[in-house]
Amino acid sequence: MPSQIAQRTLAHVVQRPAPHPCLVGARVALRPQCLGCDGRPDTGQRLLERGDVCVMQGDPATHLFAVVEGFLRESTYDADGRAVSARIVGPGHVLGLAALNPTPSSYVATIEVLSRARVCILPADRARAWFTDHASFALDLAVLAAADLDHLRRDLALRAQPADDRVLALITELVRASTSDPLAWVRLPATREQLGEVLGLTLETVSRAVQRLVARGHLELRGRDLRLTSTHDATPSHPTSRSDAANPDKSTAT
Amino acid sequence: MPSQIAQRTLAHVVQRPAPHPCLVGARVALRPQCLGCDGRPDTGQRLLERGDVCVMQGDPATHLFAVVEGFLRESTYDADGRAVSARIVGPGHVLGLAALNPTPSSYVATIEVLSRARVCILPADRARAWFTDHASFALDLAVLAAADLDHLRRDLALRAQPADDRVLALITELVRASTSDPLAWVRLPATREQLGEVLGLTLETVSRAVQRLVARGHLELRGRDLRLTSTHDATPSHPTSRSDAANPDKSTAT
DNA sequence: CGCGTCCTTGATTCATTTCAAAGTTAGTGG
DNA sequence: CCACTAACTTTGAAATGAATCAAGGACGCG
Repeated sequence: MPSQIAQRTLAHVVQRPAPHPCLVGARVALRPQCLGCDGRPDTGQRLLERGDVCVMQGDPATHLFAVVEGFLRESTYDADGRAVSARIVGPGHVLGLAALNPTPSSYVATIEVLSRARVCILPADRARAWFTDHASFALDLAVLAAADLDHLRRDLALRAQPADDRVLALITELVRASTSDPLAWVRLPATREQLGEVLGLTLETVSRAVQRLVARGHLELRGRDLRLTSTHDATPSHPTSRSDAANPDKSTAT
Repeated sequence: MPSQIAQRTLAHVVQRPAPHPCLVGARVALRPQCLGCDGRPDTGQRLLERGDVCVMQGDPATHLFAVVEGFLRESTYDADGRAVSARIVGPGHVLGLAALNPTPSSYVATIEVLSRARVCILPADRARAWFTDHASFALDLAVLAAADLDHLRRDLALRAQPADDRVLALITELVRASTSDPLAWVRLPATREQLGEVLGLTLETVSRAVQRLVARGHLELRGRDLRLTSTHDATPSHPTSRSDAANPDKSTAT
């Protein structure tokens, strides 16, 4: 039964609370320490403050970043320095995968801290060595990347919808990722402008959309804090049924 | 020196001709046969015709698809059956990564054949077993997925630009992926409507954009064939320089 | 040669951007 | 504690790019 799109996440954050105390470790082990880490290892984690920049678009890619806590924004800028695409990532995410590439490459996005965050920073060569010795974790990482890919695709799909829907979807994600209670009052970790960059809208449009959502009763606003008023899923659905298929069989491949 | 965005590709197709005769095998070995395969293995490849559908959005994910030759379109549909996002993939691509997920999952996109294609179809469990025994290939796959991710991000970025630019960028990619001579006459493997789905535009807008490009001398049209008139890269560039960075050091991570 | 599919072109409508100007909020230092 | 400021948000009016609706025209298959 086809409803894989149901699960709404913040740029790939698993929202069902993982048993593992570290959301990264729950999904993939990036180094030996991960296997027994409780989310606060003795070594290797950095505490970052709002506004810190982890990497800049164009820097040579040398490190992986695993988000343990807090929110970062990964954005791409064009020649004029305008943000042309962005996503907000929360706990559980691994950024900077470009660094794994055996041929030297550069980061394609700038990573910036939105709200106080704890991040594991990990040299690419060490990660590569670790994965080479531990095949199943490398596979986990590939699966993780594939999930990111799907999510990004969903984001792309969202762009076909009107501004209001997109804003509501993003806010819902952010709220879910920051608190367990979906109806709690929260302060978003991003400004209207940053939300706009993620959604491909201008700050004014985001503001107007928020106002419309308030007017329609989807949202409550109190200063810079906000609250969702319902737990509706706004979840899209499926394909049109089509016929013929080149259906796979028990073959093998390259 | 920061210009990783320079390399324009068709949804992640490597355009520099790989030494390996199979563009998939050149990037990742998906099964033992890959190691010695010349692009036409004795077993496991399927020849698909235009219009064939490999998988439908929502089907349980059980197989991986590796594109050896030809073009496929991977698209997502919304509840009304409208295409909300799509990409065109050519030789070298591995689709259906969702199948690698150890917990049963479904495909999030429909994969359809655009032009006669040879595709290796590979059961997920077999792939998983193979990768578990061959760590470095799993890592290759993760790198591949990461590259896809970057490309998708670039596509997302493209959406911030006007229709004409996007159409030109896509056509340039398609031309490069289909012939070695960037100035040759080619027949695009997609209709205006399909291009529109990839770009998030309507068929009319694509048509008008093409006409404008012809008028401005970027393109020549002859019936349904077309030709680029220059090899300009239309390549975007970089960030605004910023200062402080949480610069990585020799730490480790989870 | 005729029909289905694909492409072009025009007129109109609409959502979003842009430009511009206030209005809020929260943090700072006197 | 208050004034002051910088950053952020709201709101308005006009401009704009793309979608939509609608009609013709070209290609290519059988």
